[in-house]
Amino acid sequence: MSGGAVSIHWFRKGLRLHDNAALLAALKGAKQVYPVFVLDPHFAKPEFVGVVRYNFLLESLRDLDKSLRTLGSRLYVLKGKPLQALEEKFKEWEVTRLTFERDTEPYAKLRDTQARELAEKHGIEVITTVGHTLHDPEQYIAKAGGADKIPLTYSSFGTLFRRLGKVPAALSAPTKEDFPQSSTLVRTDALDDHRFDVPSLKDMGYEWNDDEHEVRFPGGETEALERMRRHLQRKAWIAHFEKPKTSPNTLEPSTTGLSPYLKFGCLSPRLFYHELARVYAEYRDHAKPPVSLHGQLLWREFFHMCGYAVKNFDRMEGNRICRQIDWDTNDALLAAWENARTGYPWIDACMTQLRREGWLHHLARHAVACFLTRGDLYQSWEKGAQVFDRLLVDADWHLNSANWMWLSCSSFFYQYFRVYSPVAFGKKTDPSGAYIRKYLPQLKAFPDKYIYEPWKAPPGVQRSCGCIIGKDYPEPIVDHAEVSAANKARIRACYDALKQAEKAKKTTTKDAKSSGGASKRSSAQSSAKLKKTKTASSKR
DNA sequence: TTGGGAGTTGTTCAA
DNA sequence: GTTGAACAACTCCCA
Repeated sequence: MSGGAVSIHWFRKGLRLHDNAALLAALKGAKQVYPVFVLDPHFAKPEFVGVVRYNFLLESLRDLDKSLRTLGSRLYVLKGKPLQALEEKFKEWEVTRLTFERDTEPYAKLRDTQARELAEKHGIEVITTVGHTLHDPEQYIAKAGGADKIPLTYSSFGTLFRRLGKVPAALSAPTKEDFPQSSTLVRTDALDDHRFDVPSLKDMGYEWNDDEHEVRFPGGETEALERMRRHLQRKAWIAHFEKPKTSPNTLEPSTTGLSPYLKFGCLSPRLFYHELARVYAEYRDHAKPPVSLHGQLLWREFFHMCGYAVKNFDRMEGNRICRQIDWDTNDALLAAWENARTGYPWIDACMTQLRREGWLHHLARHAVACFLTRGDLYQSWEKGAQVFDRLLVDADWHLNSANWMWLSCSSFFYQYFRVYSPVAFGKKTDPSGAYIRKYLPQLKAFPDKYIYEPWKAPPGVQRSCGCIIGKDYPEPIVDHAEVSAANKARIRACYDALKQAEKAKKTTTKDAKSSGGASKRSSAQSSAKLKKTKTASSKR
């Protein structure tokens, strides 16, 4: 038997050929390489991953397959539980090496640990690399001095980021020559085996309805690179981009729209980072973090680090950085929000865009998240995060949890008295309500004066617009002025209670300290007690 | 230990 | 149209 490895490169995120260290590791000295994607039934559920995102995934796989075929290879799509599917191929293909990019989501971490153990049991070499973030999340934690010492503000994260040094360069995509040449291949039959083709949405149990959904972001690395290059050509725009100055309700995205590609790894964050740096180098007055495009990548980095370091990051309970707030549970309110029936056109238009396109401008996400939680409906951020996680084409576990905690004043941000108005906020950038008219056509005929508050239109106006409020479009589900004031008071009470508890704990710690010294307890015992108290108090 | 400064992206109203 | 202050007062971080 001739030498050389038989590799599986396991794609999960990182659906790209450029800047793919794990793929390059699979190719190195290999006589045969199987680029594999496993369609895990864990994710293939419409109630868990919405059709827009699943479609994006399949398009990305198709693009990957196409690119690999130009290099004399292909993508092997397997179906089923990843461990089972892989083990089958380990044996059948006589695999000697498994490579993949590290993934820091809880489900992925467990899956990958098990996959590594399984591979090693079969005597297979396992190589993993880091490529989903600019730096390895482990490095941030190590540099900070432990998971419980990570910075929890953006500016202190910035210091940590700089301490890690330069962002590694993006690697080039492999060429045809990097792939095993056909003469060395052990087997070629699988190259044309249609069982490994990318399935259709229908094959995966999804229904696509053109009336309900729209592809705003075609999946794949090819599209990702094209989009990035297209934006980079507008150098002045790139250089002076400031996120808070972009509008949440333009009919075309006012931002780069690269988030879905970063989520699936169709675009390398390192490549984007260095490409931006090249443009910045030409402009002395370029924008800076946190508002610049570099700043956006740093936010992503910051939240990835937090999600990696903090246990139960996607929940309130057992999450040391999340404030415990007495959210209400009202399924009717939650459903009205989710289904765009709050009676506030700005909120409902946003939710319609989310359901239809799987995407919303960042500030629109703020508006609807604030509305669901501390602003109006006082429902738990976890519920909202679950809806976003299902519907967003760019849903990222770390960013989603972090942003929901932010908007609900559960962590990172605490100025609960700053509430987005479901009427005024959208008006600032779209006074005539073109955005609302697009997503809520039933309100199309309302004059500008009433488009954000149609319930204020006199009955005659409603009749002439062909839309009676309370019949053709809902009445406002809550009175914003009333509930937002009440909610502020509730959050304030929660904060106060937490402050009191904190105070009490501090006193206890003090007492423990002084009595510990007096009674000459063993140092190990007292330090254990102190540590425990510290952990408890940091839970807030 | 404590106080001051900073914090990507609020709203309303007056000048 | 833009700017600034008042609203009420949050936390984290660092010196």
